[in-house]
Amino acid sequence: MYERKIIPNLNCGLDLIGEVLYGKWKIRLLWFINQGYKRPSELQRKIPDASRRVLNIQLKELEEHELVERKIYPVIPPKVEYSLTEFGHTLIPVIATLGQWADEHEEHLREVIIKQLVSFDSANISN
Amino acid sequence: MYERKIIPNLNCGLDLIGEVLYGKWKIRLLWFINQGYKRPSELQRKIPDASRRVLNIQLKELEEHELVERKIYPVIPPKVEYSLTEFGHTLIPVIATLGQWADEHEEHLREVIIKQLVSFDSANISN
DNA sequence: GCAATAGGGGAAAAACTTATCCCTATATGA
DNA sequence: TCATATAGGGATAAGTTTTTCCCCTATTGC
Repeated sequence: MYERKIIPNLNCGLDLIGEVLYGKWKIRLLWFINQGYKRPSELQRKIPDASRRVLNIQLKELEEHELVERKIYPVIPPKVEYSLTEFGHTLIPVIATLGQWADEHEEHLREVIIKQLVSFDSANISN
Repeated sequence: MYERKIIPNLNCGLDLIGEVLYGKWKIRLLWFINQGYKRPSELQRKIPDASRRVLNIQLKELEEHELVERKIYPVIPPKVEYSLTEFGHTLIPVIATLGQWADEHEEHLREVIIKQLVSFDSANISN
């Protein structure tokens, strides 16, 4: 496990959000769990770009932050199901707002992101 | 400048949000610029935990993503002012929603974050 | 015996982000 | 003359996250 060397600031609300939501896949995990994809293997199939390992790690952090709950069924092969806690549920409208904004501006977003990626590439070629 | 080695996915809305908003200080920068703190030095005073360097870098990215505009006044000492673009403005309600959620759950957030930090520490001591 | 299934973790490497330090330039004020 | 303010960039170091690879559990079915 990685040991943090810098103690995080927890002064303002945005610091706190950073601690619980700053992870490449966390918002997606919450979103898909809310949609009913509860088992780790389902979530991994929904998010194929993430490695299995990092999904496990981020799910564990979400659990430690009490946003999700993990139920283990004592069967073979093992079965695990995640679900949102009450606290986790309060985040859903917030994530929905984020998603809605992205959907509304999807084209423009894609455009500016690609433009920036390309300008970066050409800057590198010219050197 | 750092050269990306992995091309990002831009499939869904959450991917796109990640590209423009995934940076430790970006949401704060947008927020403070919206509140009228326009000059780099003002922003640096508002966000003392960030290094000057990284604020410059993230402001530049926000500019490239057309969320903010940068006006340079040709005076000595130099004067620069950032402002939200129309596109950037559309993000403000979204950020407000995030901030509101964090404020409403500030105590609980602080609690679970600290609990996790402490459990991590003790796990390390016992080894 | 062996593969498949399902969930998970350790170790190390790679990728990426952020911090630190030092440099540019000019005018103002002590 | 020298520090201060103002904005910024390059190089490098440090920190953090994510990926990759390999390992483990236990049963079922071939």
